[in-house]
Amino acid sequence: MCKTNTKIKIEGVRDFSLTHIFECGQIFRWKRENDGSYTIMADGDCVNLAFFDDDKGSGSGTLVINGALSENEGIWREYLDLGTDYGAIKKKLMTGDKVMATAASYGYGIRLLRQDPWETFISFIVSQNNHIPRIQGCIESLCRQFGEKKEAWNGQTYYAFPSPESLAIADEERLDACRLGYRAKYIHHSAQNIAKNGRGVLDKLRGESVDVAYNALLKYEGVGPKVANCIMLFALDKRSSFPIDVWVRRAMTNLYGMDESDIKGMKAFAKERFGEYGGIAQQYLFYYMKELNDTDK
DNA sequence: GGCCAGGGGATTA
DNA sequence: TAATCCCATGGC
Repeated sequence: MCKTNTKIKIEGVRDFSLTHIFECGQIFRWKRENDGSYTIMADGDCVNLAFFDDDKGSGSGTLVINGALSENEGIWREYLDLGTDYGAIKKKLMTGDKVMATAASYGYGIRLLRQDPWETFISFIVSQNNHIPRIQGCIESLCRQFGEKKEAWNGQTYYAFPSPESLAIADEERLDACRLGYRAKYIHHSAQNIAKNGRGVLDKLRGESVDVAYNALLKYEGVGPKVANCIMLFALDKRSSFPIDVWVRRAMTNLYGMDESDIKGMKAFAKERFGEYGGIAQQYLFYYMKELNDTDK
């Protein structure tokens, strides 16, 4: 837990749940504390997010960002996408769609974070055909093996997310220690590729069209349609991206009655029905489908 | 387009 | 203990 000497307090936050945001699979580095708050070590800070619902489970309340400087409030608002009216988006998505009405009610506090492109790039190569607990372990190992050792203002030491340059020159033994399996060579090769021109080549894709960004991402080893869509959705502001993985495919099959092999049809369906909010719809479906699976047992 | 190997661990049978 | 599964991709 972060000892706090600075904090930002934001009142009147709506459609918000830390659990939904950090457990819906868009990010793997925030740690849940026993009190339900979440902590991360980054950029020399130890930051802890706590949310206080006005009424339990309402999604409306006060957000406290412990360990953050007040001058950075704008950065946190942007990261947490607080400027977007998710209530209005949910309303649109839920209209005339009972499946989505149930899914979005269940994951009422999901928000899409605006993440760092490089971190997202590596994280979702790691994520492919993998379990979330193991993804978290792999990413933590990568930080520990190749990230810069740092000390936060509160004296806690931690390891930063490794740079493209450090992964480009990673030696095999230490890469093996991260238990990445066959993904290790994807990460090594793609890091070498990105290190040549710097991580800015990914940041630049934010300003490009969906098609340009998508095709640029597909050129990297280990990045296929699913991973490219995740990077675009979580880090490049391409909110219409609709990544189709095992769970979303299952949702489309079991809940919408589509043919499980018809990926093309699912993409077309998402574009037609969810449009510019495809990515948000995808998160509601993913989170809800996993819950259905858990309660089934 | 279809098929299958690739790692490894968590979960299920 | 064995089989199956996992936010897939690359190569054939």
